[in-house]
Amino acid sequence: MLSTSLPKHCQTPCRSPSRSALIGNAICNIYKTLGYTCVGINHLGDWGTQFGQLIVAYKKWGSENAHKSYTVTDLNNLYVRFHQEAEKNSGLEDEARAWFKKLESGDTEAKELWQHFKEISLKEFQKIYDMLEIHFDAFVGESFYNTMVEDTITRIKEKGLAKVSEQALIVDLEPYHMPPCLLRKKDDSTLYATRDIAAAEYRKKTYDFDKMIYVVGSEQKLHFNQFFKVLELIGYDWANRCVHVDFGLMKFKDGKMSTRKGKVVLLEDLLIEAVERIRKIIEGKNPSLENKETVARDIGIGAIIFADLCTKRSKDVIFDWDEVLNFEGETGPYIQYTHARLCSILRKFGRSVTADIQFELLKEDETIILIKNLGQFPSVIMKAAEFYEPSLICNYLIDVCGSLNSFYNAHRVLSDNEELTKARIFLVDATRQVIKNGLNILGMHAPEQM
RNA sequence: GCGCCCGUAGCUCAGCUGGAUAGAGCGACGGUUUCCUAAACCGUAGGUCAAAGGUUCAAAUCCUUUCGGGCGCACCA
Repeated sequence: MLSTSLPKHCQTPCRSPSRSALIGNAICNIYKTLGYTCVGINHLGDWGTQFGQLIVAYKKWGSENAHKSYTVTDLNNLYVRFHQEAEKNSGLEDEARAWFKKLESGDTEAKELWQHFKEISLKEFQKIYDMLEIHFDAFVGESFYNTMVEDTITRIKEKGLAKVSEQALIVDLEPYHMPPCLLRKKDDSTLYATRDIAAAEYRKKTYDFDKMIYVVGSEQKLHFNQFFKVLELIGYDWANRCVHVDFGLMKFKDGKMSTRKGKVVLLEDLLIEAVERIRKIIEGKNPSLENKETVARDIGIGAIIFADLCTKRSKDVIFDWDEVLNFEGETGPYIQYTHARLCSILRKFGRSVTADIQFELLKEDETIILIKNLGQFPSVIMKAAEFYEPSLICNYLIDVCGSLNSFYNAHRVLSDNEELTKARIFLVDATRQVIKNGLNILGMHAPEQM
């Protein structure tokens, strides 16, 4: 089992690519919970014409700054400027393609610049992954497969699938009502489809996966359909075990986000803002709390993660600061708060929880609803796995917390009635466990106090 | 033009492998703290489930068409 996400390189980490990592991470955890071995691969977009574009931009407008001090923002600006200028001057695109061709054929200058740009953005990505605490088992970029592309193309040719059309090397997919899959441009350099095919072959050999899951935006649907079809045509019996788990776009009210146009929300800014607001709320509600810093981080970042995962992934998401930074109602903090309350009761109870209780004491409406809810946890996880849908876990946790809070409000857990207390504390502990496990699957912490 | 996704209360969404009066949250209004954290709970108001046909004992849910929005459709990823 293997899950991949695909952050485009040479760009500032913004909201949109983070969805891929967050969804991929959650799906990975869901399958692990069910007992599968899951390898999370970060498929870095570190190759391709975009680097040609960056090199052109750098040489034209970037060289006045010593490139040692370049930041991702600088790279981003160059990238944006390239696309602005390219609209007026189409010759720039040709220059970029030429530079990528040089890069692919091993040109020293191109390679040095590429290496440098790559390091800058990789560092930036790592910073975000550290904040989100997303772990990948491997960081393997497209460039890694560059050496294998030749063999892959040879294999495809041997199968008689490749042909030349308009000077490019393609696999004709006309019979399947799809545009052709491009393997080589007319200047002989490769495209991402070529590298994806090579990568798939490599992964099959290396991991022998049961299933390969690509967590990538829905705008690439056609690409995956094409490339999976090519795998099938080559004759790989595992072609139908590759799935594209797509998700909707991240947009602003007035249009889509675009790295090329510089219209993005920086994830780092958002995370910092969320943590800052939580810190203030803690100061107001629970100033004597220990580990304030850690808790603020767990909740602030958790709020962003939850907000990203809680709607069905196929929907486009309209980004709205006020909405993401609202911490009441159906939000991450609400779940974590519920969890903290339960921990608080258990602390106050002070003894170990035992299962030798009188179950017939758990009989009020609110109690029964909660118990029934808890019982659904395993089937919810299975359904989430079946549909590659972390939002099911989010909705479920909202449900459980709603039931718990109604129960909490209507019935006192700790009382003089020893047997009733034991029974209810057992239920409290079970609920606590379900919430904690659920949050962990989503990639969130469950602080015991907040 | 072709393909895929979306269209459910003012807003954000759940429900959609068919089943009883369509559910939450936010926002609005009104309540609840001598009591385990009020980041909570309870109540009120608010919906011809985009529209029209069809299948069915039964449709928000399945099929067809239309409308509206998004995305994609050969040398970007």
